Amino acid sequence: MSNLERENSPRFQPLYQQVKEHLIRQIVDGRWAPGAPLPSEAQLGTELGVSQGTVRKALDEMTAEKVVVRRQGRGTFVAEHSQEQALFHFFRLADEAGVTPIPASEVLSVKDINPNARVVELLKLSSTELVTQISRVRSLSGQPSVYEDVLLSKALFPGIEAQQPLPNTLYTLYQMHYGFSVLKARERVRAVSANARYAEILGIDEGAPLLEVERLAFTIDGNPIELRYSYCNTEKFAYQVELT
Amino acid sequence: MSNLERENSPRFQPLYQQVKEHLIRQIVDGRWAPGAPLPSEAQLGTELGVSQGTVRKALDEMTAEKVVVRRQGRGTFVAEHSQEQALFHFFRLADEAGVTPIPASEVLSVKDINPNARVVELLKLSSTELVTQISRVRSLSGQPSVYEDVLLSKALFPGIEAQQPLPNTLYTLYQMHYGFSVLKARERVRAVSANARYAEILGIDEGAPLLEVERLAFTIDGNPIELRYSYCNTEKFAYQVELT
DNA sequence: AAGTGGTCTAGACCACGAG
DNA sequence: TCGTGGTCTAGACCACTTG
Repeated sequence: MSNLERENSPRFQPLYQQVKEHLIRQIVDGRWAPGAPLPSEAQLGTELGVSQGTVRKALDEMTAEKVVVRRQGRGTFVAEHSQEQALFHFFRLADEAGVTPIPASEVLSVKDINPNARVVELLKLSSTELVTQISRVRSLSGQPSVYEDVLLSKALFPGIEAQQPLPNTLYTLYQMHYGFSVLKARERVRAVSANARYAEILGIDEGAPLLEVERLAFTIDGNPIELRYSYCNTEKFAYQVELT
Repeated sequence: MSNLERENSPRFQPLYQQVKEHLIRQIVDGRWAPGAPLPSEAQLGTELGVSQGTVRKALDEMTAEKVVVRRQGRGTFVAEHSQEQALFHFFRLADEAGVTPIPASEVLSVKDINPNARVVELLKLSSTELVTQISRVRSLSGQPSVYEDVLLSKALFPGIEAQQPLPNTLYTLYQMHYGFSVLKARERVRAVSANARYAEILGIDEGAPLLEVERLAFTIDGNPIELRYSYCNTEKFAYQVELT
């Protein structure tokens, strides 16, 4: 008999999905830290009163969603942001050959601001909350190519302005210091004209076309956690995406 | 005993992957047309000499890759491009609320051209082949918003210029008349300035920023089949993508 | 009622990694 | 050698669709 709720009349949810949600909740609640191994399939099956195959199906879905990583012969581990993973996954700029360069980052400023209506809406803030804005410029192949404003709820990321130096990939910082794992994001891309400030920072003409990327990033449990605006010079690099 | 090749010394490939490739080959070869039902899991298992569970695992992966569609109680069907599917999947423009409008299309010209080096490279053409270029303008909410050049190998799409009127979603035409199912695409997005022609067609100022989308579309068996350049006015709509 | 895919189980063996 | 995940099987029952 299962230890999980087992509805019989209207069967609300398959067992393996209950197992999956149960495991995700425990990861969110910190039972296992990022990088830590979960118990084996057999142990989890015993613990939850379901068969190993059911645990496997839950873990397979969690693998597809990048919540965990499985390695044959070693075990199942809570997903961890390595620099490379975070970059390769969310940094979409690539050269003609499809190769993503390693960006260098220089922080221009970190300050608290009053968010505008769209920021409040997207980050689901209360309208009186302060927002921390990190402005930086990222260089590709030594050339300043991206101006970026990162917007975070000050309440969720207290003291982030004191984190110096800020790492190139902020998502590893979010995970290590604030316990937030970014697994999903929604990006909205448009073409805009460079204003005087962006033009100067990126070394291009005012009015030159720039790619604006608005990224809303979500944690494992589906809450928006970061809003980011990137302004990219796409003369040498393009925003590349696979549609499947 | 399996009817499939069953290597034992070095086991080159799991059985279910062999089943998957076998089924995909048969779909490509036309054993079942788009929309047609495959045999049931049990029948396929018997036919191939593997268990139903192994067939299921193969079909599950094929479902994830959108090669087939499964419907409980009805059966497993070869994936079909409906207008809505093709649009929703590959047409990425969406308004502020994330809603994709239905584009209207007006064909400007269909003509044969000599491809440039990049077209030859991406479509893997021989350098002497002719390419058919379909130019059209697509309107969103009644406003001309996208200028588009579609490039196809004339050898693979004979007589496409005679297909009048061309449907809004070309992929349904490719599937129905030429037997090519587009399942994957790679897009490269950059910001450019509108030239005089695009500016006039889209009703914007020359030099205004436009989103250039270069799309290389692939068939079920991984061959590039279509190259497409779209120039989008992103004042009211943005190119939207989910990163997972 | 019959047939389909969806879920769940139990058990076997294989391939990999670490001690 | 042992423990892990990966593959494969066989069989049971559930849920949905159609006749």
